[in-house]
Amino acid sequence: MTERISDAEHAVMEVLWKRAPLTATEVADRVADEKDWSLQTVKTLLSRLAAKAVVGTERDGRRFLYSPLVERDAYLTGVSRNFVDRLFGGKVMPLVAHLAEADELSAEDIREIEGLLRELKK
Amino acid sequence: MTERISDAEHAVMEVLWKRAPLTATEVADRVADEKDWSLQTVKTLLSRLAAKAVVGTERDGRRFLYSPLVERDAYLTGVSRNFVDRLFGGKVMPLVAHLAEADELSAEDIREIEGLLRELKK
DNA sequence: TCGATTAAACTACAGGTGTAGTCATTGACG
DNA sequence: CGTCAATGACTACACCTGTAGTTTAATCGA
Repeated sequence: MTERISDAEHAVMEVLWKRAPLTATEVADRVADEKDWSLQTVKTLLSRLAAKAVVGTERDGRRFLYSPLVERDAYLTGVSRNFVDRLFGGKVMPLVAHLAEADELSAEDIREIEGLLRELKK
Repeated sequence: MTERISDAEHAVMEVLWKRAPLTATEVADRVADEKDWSLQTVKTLLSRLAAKAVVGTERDGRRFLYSPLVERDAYLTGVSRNFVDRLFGGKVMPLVAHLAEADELSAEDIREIEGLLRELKK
């Protein structure tokens, strides 16, 4: 059971998944591209993630270096599974069908997915 | 912008999407198949949904009849979009690829999705 | 008519979340 | 050596969520 990661925390994780370890300030700088948060906010989020053992801390003199302890892949698998289960009864087809009907799939998307599926069948 | 629907509220919505209008008690009965909630809990959820104008109420003597005001399809499109945006940069391909790699796709899923995509190309 | 039932409305309350402010420590710089 | 800037720790606080309990008003059956 991977720990629950909130939306705000997720934004922080994305930064750490791209590059780690980082100090709190570095994380805040990078998060700033996306979200308009104060340094304190980012630090709070890092603390909460550390408390949940989703990120690890390593002392570096007077400050900490933060690194993810959960892999992005594992996390995505968890939430995707949960999402598909809750909203589409665990079946991926209805999800894809839905996105398709809602015109969320471009012709290129379709080609790409077909290619992927062809690969999978081998 | 469709109003935010929480997990618990969503369970109530699923009942109403299947059949409506229903009284609070009827909704509670049907929800009971899935969740072990008291009648009061279901009523609270219905009130919150009504406050958000996600369900509509119609007086029927001393009680209310509840019906969804948001269509299931529209709702699913919204959350799916949001989900794919937040976690997969808006691209469906990585999502499908992810599920595939995580072995969440059966051979049958793959066949079904291929069929669907063939349809879409027409 | 009067108590029992039923339904809605209102109230509750702990835990999570978004978003910080403040405090205390410590290392760096002049 | 003393002051300031950086940093982590602690505190704050309102709103959302899950999960009800309590109150009140209407109704129905005896």
